[in-house]
Amino acid sequence: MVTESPAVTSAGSPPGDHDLEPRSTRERILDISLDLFTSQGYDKTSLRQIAERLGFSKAAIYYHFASKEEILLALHLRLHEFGREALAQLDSSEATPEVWASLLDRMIEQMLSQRALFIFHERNQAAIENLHQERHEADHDDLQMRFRQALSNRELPIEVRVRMACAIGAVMGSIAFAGDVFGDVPSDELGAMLRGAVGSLLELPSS
Amino acid sequence: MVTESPAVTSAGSPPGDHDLEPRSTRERILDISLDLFTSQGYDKTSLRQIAERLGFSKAAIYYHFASKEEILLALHLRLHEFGREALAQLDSSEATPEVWASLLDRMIEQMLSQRALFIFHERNQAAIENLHQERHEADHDDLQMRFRQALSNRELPIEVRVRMACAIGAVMGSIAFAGDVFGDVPSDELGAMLRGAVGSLLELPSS
DNA sequence: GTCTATATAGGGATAGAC
DNA sequence: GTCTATCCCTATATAGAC
Repeated sequence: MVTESPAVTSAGSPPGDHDLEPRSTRERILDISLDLFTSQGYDKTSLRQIAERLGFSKAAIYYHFASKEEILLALHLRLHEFGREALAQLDSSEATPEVWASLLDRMIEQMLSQRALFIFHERNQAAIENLHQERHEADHDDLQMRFRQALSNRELPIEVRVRMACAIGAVMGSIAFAGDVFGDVPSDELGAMLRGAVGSLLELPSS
Repeated sequence: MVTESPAVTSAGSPPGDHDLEPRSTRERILDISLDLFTSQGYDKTSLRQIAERLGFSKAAIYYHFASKEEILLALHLRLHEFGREALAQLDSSEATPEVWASLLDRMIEQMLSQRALFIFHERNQAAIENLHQERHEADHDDLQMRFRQALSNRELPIEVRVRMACAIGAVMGSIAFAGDVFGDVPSDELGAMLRGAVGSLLELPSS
């Protein structure tokens, strides 16, 4: 699959310039794909299905995206935007529990405003990881990678690192694992509770 | 897909009786599949690949499993065994924070002794959920479903339910999300830390 | 930009020899 | 129990008309 793409347009810019129209077909494709990929999974979703919902035919999609994988990538990058500042924070300072807490603090807002995107991401981990193995932009750009990296930092005691892992797990779990269980809870309330939970996890008696 | 299977052998018992041999081909197929499904994802793994590793041909697998999905199911059921007692506990009593804590207490041991299985499960959520939608044994048997059900219980205050979700997220995240980051930490140590984290999350000041 | 038609391949599954 | 050979379907992707 994907034997060799000679000139990858990276973020998936189509041949022509449709950057002019604010929310055009390209965005619609992404929205529909997000929906289908989340409910059925990436692999079980065919381009035909996507085209069906769009109202036009399969081949039309290829005008906007070079391949099915490009759609997945574009969606992944959408999510990625939200991780940019978090990454910056991880770059500038060591990942102490304090930094971690403020990092999660920001993330909670973003996750809550983009639940669908996170759930999609969680449910399609396998597909997305395959993407990373094929391209190589992943290594230091990817959020998850960077988190793992931070958690691997031997300079921090293992107790602290595990707590940090728990904190991120608690946040992601409450959104992704729980699915729509808390769907009716207002975001700011849920956010406050999650911040509280993170606080409980990271306030170590030893510090 | 899977138009209608007239007589599903449920757990996937093969035509003949090979229950005699202790760890035969069937188990080897599962072991190899677990490995491949985890690293590449279910959909990207072909039966040919599995057969290759086994040392014999694709068609031979069909003697042991009626379909590729049966392999996935069998693997899912492996994991499921570990959730049985947890389910029993959820049945017998209301899911209070105390019950939840002791439930997670058990789960932590099991997850740590079966990390590979849990990681496989997490990375292939989409595929497994598709399985659930096709068959119908899922509804009240599935672990994840039951957890969500418990988290939906309106009789508990939302703060408590969110904390419970955080607790399970913390545990699963530290094992699945973190991947092999804590692979070198002895299970009993890691277990102790996770139990500590669960404790911090579930001990609410209000109680 | 969107369509139809078509090329192509890969993978799941079956039949039947050994 | 394992193998070979083969069927068949689906899905990606391309070519070219409109």
